[in-house]
Amino acid sequence: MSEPLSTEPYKGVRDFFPADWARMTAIFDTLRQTLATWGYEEYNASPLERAELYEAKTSEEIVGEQTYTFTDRGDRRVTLRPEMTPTLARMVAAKRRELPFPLRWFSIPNVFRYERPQRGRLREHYQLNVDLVGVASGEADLEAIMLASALLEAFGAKESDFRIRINSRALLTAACAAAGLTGESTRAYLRLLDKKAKMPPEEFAAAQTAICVKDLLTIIEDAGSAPEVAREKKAVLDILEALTKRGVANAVFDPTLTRGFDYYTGLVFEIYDTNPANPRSLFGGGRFDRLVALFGGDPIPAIGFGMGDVTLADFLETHNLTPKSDTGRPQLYLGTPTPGDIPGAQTFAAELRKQGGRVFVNLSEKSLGDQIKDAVKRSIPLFIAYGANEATSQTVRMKVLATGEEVGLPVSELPVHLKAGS
RNA sequence: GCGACUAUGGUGUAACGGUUAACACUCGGGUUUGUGGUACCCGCAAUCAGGGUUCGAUUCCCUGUAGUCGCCCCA
Repeated sequence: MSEPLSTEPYKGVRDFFPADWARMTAIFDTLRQTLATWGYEEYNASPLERAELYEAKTSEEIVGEQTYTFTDRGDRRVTLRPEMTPTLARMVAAKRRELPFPLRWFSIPNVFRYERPQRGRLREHYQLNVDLVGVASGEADLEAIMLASALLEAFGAKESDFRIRINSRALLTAACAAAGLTGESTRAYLRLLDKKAKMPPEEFAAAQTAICVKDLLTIIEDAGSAPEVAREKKAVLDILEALTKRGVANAVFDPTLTRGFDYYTGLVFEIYDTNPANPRSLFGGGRFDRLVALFGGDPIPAIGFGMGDVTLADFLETHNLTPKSDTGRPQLYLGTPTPGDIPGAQTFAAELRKQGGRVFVNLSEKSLGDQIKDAVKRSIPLFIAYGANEATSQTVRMKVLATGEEVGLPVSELPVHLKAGS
């Protein structure tokens, strides 16, 4: 005999048993409802994409080492999407002449990265993507940040639970140019900057000197000597000021924030958990004004952000904000005194379902006592035995399992009780 | 890609270089064939794989595999 098959899911991915999936959908539903009130529409696409979609702009490391890429039977190079933004850009570009801009779109795709799984990081996760396409002004930047904030607040998070850091890729690029950096060293410098907070100051200083003689942060600080830098810095500070005016008090300017993707062009932002127990980046996004133009035509400006389900769930957990989930469980267990009563019970159940009842019909040959145990185990709140007596008399005894209380009532009144959800 | 730690029934734990690997939960059956939750009884079920040390290894050592946690990177 061969080895039995493993029941473990594939490395780094999860099974969602009904209770797990109920928790996920409860979170998704909160997101969907909030996004709907902001006028955002949901879209979707296949997880399979042409490999070249990611080769232009995502980031070298992700494309080279962290994608699931294979060749299909028709010799096409295929990638399991590692992120949604290129797909969005592709879809927008495909229908650019007919779509009503600005677009306010969102999606909750599963995305894949071939990485070493560890805390808060898996090989497949669900990631809310929210995008506002077709508006270049700071007004769109403001909406994106305020919406990001509103999503967390929809779960009951307070402003003090998280902090928003903002920066500008355009500002960083201008500063690099002012420092005389070339394309390659610009990239190296940005990577270093991203790590600054994690390294000792001396180490950062040493690494910095290796790339560049001037200190970029000083250039940004002074700004006066380079008009380009001054202009971009003012743009970021204007956004910050506008946020404050609109009542967002937890945003700060952070010139070391860079974000990983190469396609960002302007504003970038990141939301941080302020809980000392979990002080990490929750999610973020930025402006990608040149991505749609990769598919031809004029550039279409866009800003968006992505929020992973694992980090969001952790955040909600640590702040005790996980939403209550409706598991879709049946409300009523229809027991059958004898197996011969099952067809009649099914017919009766069909009637109740037409009126909206969520009904579970026993199919086992267990005794009624065992059927009640079964109902308790399944967390079904109501129990009715439906056999020959009930069919004839058209009255039932409804048992409330939590209290043991029993009510006799004509079957015509039953749907009222089910609607009440008692 | 690098490093550390861990590996015992379905789950969570226990134990010992030496008879039958223990306990709890879960699961199945029963006391209880038209009405549950308590209680009691019975039952199913495990030392990750391979090699080494040893009279003897689940225990000690090595390798592999898997998992967890860090680094890298990122969500």
